[in-house]
Amino acid sequence: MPELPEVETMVRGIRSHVEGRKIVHFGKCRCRCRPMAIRPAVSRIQRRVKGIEVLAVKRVAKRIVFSLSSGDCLVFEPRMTGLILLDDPPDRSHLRFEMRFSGRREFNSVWIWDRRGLGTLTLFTAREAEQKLGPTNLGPDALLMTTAQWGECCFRTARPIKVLLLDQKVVGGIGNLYASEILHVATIHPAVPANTLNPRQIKLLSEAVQLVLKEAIKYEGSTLGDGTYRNALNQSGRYQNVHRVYKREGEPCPTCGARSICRIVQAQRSTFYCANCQQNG
DNA sequence: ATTAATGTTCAGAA
DNA sequence: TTTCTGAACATTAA
Repeated sequence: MPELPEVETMVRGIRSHVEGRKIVHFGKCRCRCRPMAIRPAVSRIQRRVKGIEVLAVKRVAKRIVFSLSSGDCLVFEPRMTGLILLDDPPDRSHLRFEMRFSGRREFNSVWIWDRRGLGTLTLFTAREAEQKLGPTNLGPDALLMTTAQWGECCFRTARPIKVLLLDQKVVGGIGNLYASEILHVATIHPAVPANTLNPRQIKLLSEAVQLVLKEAIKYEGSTLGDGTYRNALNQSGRYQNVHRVYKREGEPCPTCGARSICRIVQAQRSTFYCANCQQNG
C-alpha cells in the first residue's frame, strides 16, 4: 500500500508530465462507488484551479502535493488503495477524478483511482497547507532523519519501536510493510521499547531506514498479492520480490537461513520478523 | 453464506 | 499528556 517508496514512485512518474502546465479541467469521474473524501466541494475546486499552472509536484510523507501558481496546494493522500495515473487504470469502475492539462503531449491528464475510496483529495490555501503539512501534524521525512534525530525520538518514549516507526507525527513516510523490513535489516526486535535501544542500535536503525527505503524506490515500490499498487503507467512495483520478512511467515530468513520468520500483532497490525536475527526483545 | 483480514488516518476514549 | 481503540471503505480468502 502506498508508503514512502510507492508515493515517491508516483511523484517521479507524473512530475515531468505535469509541472509547468495549466489545469484546463478538473472533474469527477462517473463511477458508481460511494464518493471518496474531497474538500472543498468539486465545484469550488473547479473554480479555484481552472487556468492555474502547476508549479511543482512533490511528495510530503505519504502525500502527493501539487503546488499551484495561485499559492493553493492540491493534496492527494492515497491511504490504502489510492493511485495517480497517466495511463489506463486497473479498472474503470474505481476511477474517481480527472485533472486535464493544457497543450498536446503524450499524456494530457492525470487520473485519481481508488478501489476502497479511503483516500482523500484536498485543496488547501497556502496557509492551510503550511498548517496541515507542517511539523505539528507531520514528523520529519524518513529519508531526512539523522541518527541524532532517531536517538532523540526513541529516547522520549517506551512504545514498541515498530509502533513508533508507524507514527507519522514522529517520522513521515514509513508504513506497516517497510517498518518490518527496516527492523529486520537493523536486527532489532519489533517489540523492544524505543527508549531501551543503545547508540549502536540507533545507528543501525538510522542506516536501515535509508537502505530499505532507497532500495524500495529503486524497485518502484511493492505490489502485494492483491495487485493494487501500480505506478503512474499502471505497472507493478518489484520490491515484493526482495522482501526479507514481510508476509514471509515460516519461510527461510535471508540472513540466517532458518525458518524463523514469524508474525505477531502490534497495535492491531501484522508485524513480521526473524526470531533468530532480531532477538533483543 | 458469513466472517476475518487487509493498512492508513483520525476522532474519541482510556 | 500519552497511548490505545474503533470506524471509514472494497475486495478477497477462508
